[in-house]
Amino acid sequence: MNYWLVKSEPDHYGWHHFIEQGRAIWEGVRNYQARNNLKAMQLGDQVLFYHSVIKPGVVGLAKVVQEAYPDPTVANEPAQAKFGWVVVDLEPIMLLDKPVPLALIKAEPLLANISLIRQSRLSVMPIRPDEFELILKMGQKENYE
DNA sequence: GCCAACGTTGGC
DNA sequence: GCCAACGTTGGC
Repeated sequence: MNYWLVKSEPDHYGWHHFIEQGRAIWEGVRNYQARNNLKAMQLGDQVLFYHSVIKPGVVGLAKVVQEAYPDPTVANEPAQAKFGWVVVDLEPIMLLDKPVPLALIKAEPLLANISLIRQSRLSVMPIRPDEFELILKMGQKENYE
Protein backbone atom coordinates (compact mmCIF):
# COMPACT_ATOMS: atom_id res chain seq x y z
CA MET A 1 0.00 0.00 0.00
CA ASN A 2 1.27 3.41 -0.98
CA TYR A 3 0.14 6.84 0.10
CA TRP A 4 -0.31 9.96 -1.98
CA LEU A 5 -1.58 13.50 -1.88
CA VAL A 6 -3.49 15.22 -4.68
CA LYS A 7 -4.28 18.91 -4.91
CA SER A 8 -7.37 20.54 -6.27
CA GLU A 9 -8.71 24.05 -6.18
CA PRO A 10 -12.05 23.83 -4.39
CA ASP A 11 -13.54 26.41 -6.80
CA HIS A 12 -12.72 24.11 -9.67
CA TYR A 13 -13.19 20.68 -8.13
CA GLY A 14 -13.60 20.49 -4.38
CA TRP A 15 -14.40 17.75 -1.91
CA HIS A 16 -18.16 18.41 -2.25
CA HIS A 17 -17.97 17.83 -6.03
CA PHE A 18 -16.14 14.60 -5.32
CA ILE A 19 -18.88 13.46 -2.89
CA GLU A 20 -21.67 14.46 -5.27
CA GLN A 21 -20.14 12.43 -8.09
CA GLY A 22 -19.00 9.58 -5.87
CA ARG A 23 -16.04 8.97 -8.14
CA ALA A 24 -13.46 11.23 -9.80
CA ILE A 25 -11.45 10.87 -12.98
CA TRP A 26 -8.28 12.70 -11.95
CA GLU A 27 -7.87 14.48 -15.27
CA GLY A 28 -5.86 17.39 -16.52
CA VAL A 29 -2.45 16.64 -15.02
CA ARG A 30 0.09 18.19 -17.39
CA ASN A 31 3.35 17.85 -15.52
CA TYR A 32 5.79 14.98 -15.96
CA GLN A 33 6.54 14.37 -12.33
CA ALA A 34 2.86 14.41 -11.39
CA ARG A 35 2.11 12.10 -14.31
CA ASN A 36 4.76 9.63 -13.18
CA ASN A 37 3.24 9.62 -9.73
CA LEU A 38 -0.19 8.88 -11.21
CA LYS A 39 1.35 5.97 -13.11
CA ALA A 40 2.82 4.58 -9.92
CA MET A 41 -0.54 4.49 -8.10
CA GLN A 42 -1.94 1.05 -7.39
CA LEU A 43 -5.45 -0.17 -6.72
CA GLY A 44 -6.36 0.49 -3.11
CA ASP A 45 -3.64 3.08 -2.47
CA GLN A 46 -4.81 5.83 -0.14
CA VAL A 47 -4.83 9.44 -1.21
CA LEU A 48 -5.04 12.61 0.85
CA PHE A 49 -7.34 15.15 -0.80
CA TYR A 50 -5.89 18.65 -0.53
CA HIS A 51 -7.56 21.97 -1.24
CA SER A 52 -5.16 24.54 -2.67
CA VAL A 53 -5.42 28.35 -2.86
CA ILE A 54 -8.61 28.78 -0.79
CA LYS A 55 -8.06 27.70 2.82
CA PRO A 56 -5.19 25.44 1.80
CA GLY A 57 -5.15 22.14 3.64
CA VAL A 58 -5.93 18.44 3.64
CA VAL A 59 -9.68 17.90 3.82
CA GLY A 60 -10.39 14.24 3.13
CA LEU A 61 -9.24 10.75 2.30
CA ALA A 62 -9.73 8.88 -0.97
CA LYS A 63 -8.63 5.63 -2.55
CA VAL A 64 -7.44 4.54 -5.98
CA VAL A 65 -10.18 2.50 -7.68
CA GLN A 66 -8.71 2.45 -11.19
CA GLU A 67 -5.02 2.54 -12.06
CA ALA A 68 -3.55 4.85 -14.72
CA TYR A 69 -5.05 4.96 -18.22
CA PRO A 70 -4.87 7.58 -21.00
CA ASP A 71 -6.38 10.96 -20.11
CA PRO A 72 -9.64 11.24 -22.10
CA THR A 73 -9.44 15.06 -22.07
CA VAL A 74 -6.38 14.88 -24.33
CA ALA A 75 -8.88 14.28 -27.16
CA ASN A 76 -9.66 18.00 -26.90
CA GLU A 77 -5.98 18.94 -27.06
CA PRO A 78 -4.37 17.03 -29.96
CA ALA A 79 -1.04 18.78 -29.39
CA GLN A 80 -0.84 17.03 -26.01
CA ALA A 81 -1.31 13.51 -27.37
CA LYS A 82 2.42 12.76 -27.67
CA PHE A 83 3.10 13.28 -23.97
CA GLY A 84 1.18 10.26 -22.72
CA TRP A 85 -0.83 12.05 -20.04
CA VAL A 86 -2.81 9.71 -17.81
CA VAL A 87 -5.56 9.74 -15.21
CA VAL A 88 -6.55 7.51 -12.32
CA ASP A 89 -10.02 7.10 -10.82
CA LEU A 90 -10.54 7.95 -7.16
CA GLU A 91 -13.38 7.36 -4.73
CA PRO A 92 -13.93 9.11 -1.40
CA ILE A 93 -13.29 7.18 1.81
CA MET A 94 -14.08 9.89 4.33
CA LEU A 95 -14.09 13.55 5.16
CA LEU A 96 -11.67 14.42 7.97
CA ASP A 97 -13.35 15.50 11.22
CA LYS A 98 -11.63 18.83 10.59
CA PRO A 99 -9.33 20.05 7.83
CA VAL A 100 -5.58 20.01 8.44
CA PRO A 101 -4.45 23.46 7.32
CA LEU A 102 -1.17 23.96 5.50
CA ALA A 103 -0.07 26.31 8.28
CA LEU A 104 -0.37 23.45 10.79
CA ILE A 105 1.54 21.08 8.52
CA LYS A 106 4.31 23.67 8.17
CA ALA A 107 4.43 24.12 11.93
CA GLU A 108 4.80 20.39 12.62
CA PRO A 109 8.49 19.39 12.88
CA LEU A 110 7.71 15.76 12.00
CA LEU A 111 6.39 16.97 8.64
CA ALA A 112 9.36 19.19 7.81
CA ASN A 113 10.36 16.99 4.87
CA ILE A 114 6.93 16.46 3.35
CA SER A 115 6.84 17.02 -0.43
CA LEU A 116 3.90 19.37 0.04
CA ILE A 117 6.33 21.88 1.55
CA ARG A 118 9.51 20.97 -0.29
CA GLN A 119 7.89 20.97 -3.74
CA SER A 120 5.08 23.38 -3.30
CA ARG A 121 3.93 23.38 -6.93
CA LEU A 122 3.66 19.62 -7.47
CA SER A 123 0.02 18.54 -7.69
CA VAL A 124 0.36 14.76 -7.27
CA MET A 125 2.95 13.51 -4.79
CA PRO A 126 3.92 10.51 -2.69
CA ILE A 127 3.50 10.74 1.09
CA ARG A 128 5.51 8.65 3.55
CA PRO A 129 3.49 6.26 5.74
CA ASP A 130 4.46 8.12 8.93
CA GLU A 131 3.51 11.46 7.39
CA PHE A 132 0.23 9.99 6.18
CA GLU A 133 -0.67 8.60 9.61
CA LEU A 134 0.20 11.84 11.34
CA ILE A 135 -1.91 14.00 9.03
CA LEU A 136 -4.90 11.69 9.51
CA LYS A 137 -4.40 11.92 13.25
CA MET A 138 -4.24 15.71 13.06
CA GLY A 139 -7.57 15.64 11.23
CA GLN A 140 -9.33 13.74 14.01
CA LYS A 141 -11.61 15.63 16.35
CA GLU A 142 -9.86 14.85 19.60
CA ASN A 143 -6.37 15.84 18.42
CA TYR A 144 -4.61 19.17 18.00
CA GLU A 145 -7.44 21.23 19.47
C1' DG B 1 -3.22 41.68 -5.76
C1' DC B 2 1.46 40.50 -5.20
C1' DC B 3 5.20 37.73 -5.63
C1' DA B 4 8.29 33.51 -5.01
C1' DA B 5 9.15 29.16 -6.94
C1' DC B 6 9.66 26.65 -10.71
C1' DG B 7 8.63 24.55 -15.34
C1' DT B 8 8.84 25.50 -20.30
C1' DT B 9 10.22 27.79 -24.47
C1' DG B 10 13.24 29.56 -27.64
C1' DG B 11 17.38 32.36 -29.09
C1' DC B 12 22.09 31.97 -29.45
C1' DG C 1 23.98 23.43 -23.58
C1' DC C 2 23.08 27.83 -21.40
C1' DC C 3 20.13 31.15 -19.90
C1' DA C 4 16.69 34.94 -20.33
C1' DA C 5 11.90 35.52 -20.89
C1' DC C 6 7.67 34.08 -19.90
C1' DG C 7 3.68 31.46 -17.98
C1' DT C 8 1.59 28.97 -14.14
C1' DT C 9 0.92 27.51 -9.46
C1' DG C 10 -0.20 28.58 -5.15
C1' DG C 11 0.72 30.92 -0.54
C1' DC C 12 -0.11 35.00 1.77
